[in-house]
Amino acid sequence: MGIPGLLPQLKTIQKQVTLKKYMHQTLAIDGYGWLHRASCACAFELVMDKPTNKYLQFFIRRLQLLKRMNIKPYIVFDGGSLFVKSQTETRRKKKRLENKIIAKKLWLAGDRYNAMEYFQKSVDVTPEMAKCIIDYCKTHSILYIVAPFEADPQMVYLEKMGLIQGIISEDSDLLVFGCKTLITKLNDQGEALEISKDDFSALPKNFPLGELTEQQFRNLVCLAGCDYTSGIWKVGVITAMKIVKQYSEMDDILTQIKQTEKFRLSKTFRKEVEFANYAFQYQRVFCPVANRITTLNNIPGPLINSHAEKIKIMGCIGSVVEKGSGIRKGVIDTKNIDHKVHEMIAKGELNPMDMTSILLNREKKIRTRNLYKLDLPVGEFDSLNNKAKQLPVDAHHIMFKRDGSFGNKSASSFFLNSSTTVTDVVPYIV
DNA sequence: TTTTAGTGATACAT
DNA sequence: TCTCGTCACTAAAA
Repeated sequence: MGIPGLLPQLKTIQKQVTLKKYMHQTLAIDGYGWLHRASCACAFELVMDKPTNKYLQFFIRRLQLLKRMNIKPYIVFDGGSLFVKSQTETRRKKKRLENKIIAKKLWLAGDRYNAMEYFQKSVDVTPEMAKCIIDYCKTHSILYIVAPFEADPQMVYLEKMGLIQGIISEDSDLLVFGCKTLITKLNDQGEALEISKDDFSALPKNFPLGELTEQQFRNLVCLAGCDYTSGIWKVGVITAMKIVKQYSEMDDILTQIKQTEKFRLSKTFRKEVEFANYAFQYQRVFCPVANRITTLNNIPGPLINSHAEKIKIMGCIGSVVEKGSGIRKGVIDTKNIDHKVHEMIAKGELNPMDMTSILLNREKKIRTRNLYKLDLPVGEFDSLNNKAKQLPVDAHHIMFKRDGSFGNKSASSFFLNSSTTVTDVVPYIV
């Protein structure tokens, strides 16, 4: 993740801090980062589809830590995936599946200890887990938002808008997106390292990041390798810095590299760089003030004059739901975007992956399914209450399906008026 | 020396 | 039907 080898080069400007420094401030939190760390503790349960509250407990502990310091958290979750990263994601998914098979094999063979290692490698952090945290945030008045796509640009946008004063994350990509105050390596004692963009000018001569323009910085990470480019073989951040200082334009860099026999360029590299520049600068974010979808930075007018260019950009910054048709595509004109749908995604009501289905809390979903499996009598199921309603509604309502059709009576009347048991219906918590 | 890429150990929890 | 590992150490190349 992020830029390999970038953080070590910033060692000299990393400030050892405690959370006390941010007292009375609002800090953005990379929700996925915390979810991922927390999921190690309950990898078995997550992979085997068993209920667990351990990852929520991890959040609760950390949120209490912030509360003691009088810090207001603003949790930011990742949303949908970008088309440009689809190949990386299918590769990871395949790897997770392989690890899952190994984990189950080891577990069945009785090698519990080694099985855990592979269970942890096969955990899949899902939006449903995020929803579990979101439900906690709602009942405890904690700020949160689900980004339309990646959390990184969303957090930087909140910083630009002055809604937060710093970002808690382990991802060095944030600096490329333009983050001003990055807080990394936060531990349970409230100690962390702070990296400020303002301190770039104080970096040593061999890595003068302060002398680079934002565009040169983006070129640097593209050469060294980032989330959107595979980089160039034998080029790390130091070599990339030398190259960028010598030729500031990417076109010059590429023609120069092609002439030398020193480095080998992949066929797709030029395209990767182009895509990366779009993703870093113009990715879709949600503005919680205006309640509308926007972009991290404004897309320059001349860039989107041609239709072909338009299509290309949309794959990099994320496609949105069109107003009226409800179809997901690369809408340019903000007037034609269904902002209401995207507001529901931002609030965690709709699944950010498909942008249509209701986002369910993982633990509630599993509890309900377990009720179904347990073959409980009607009376006990009734205690969960409730009236079934048309989509979308808030949590705690139940929809149920029988003979392939949705019922819309109250659950109690449905069960009391028939001899149905829970095994006959498929309950959904909506 | 400097820089890059690969390897192995390692993981959570009150 | 559904989203990210990392650190310290070492060999090897420049």
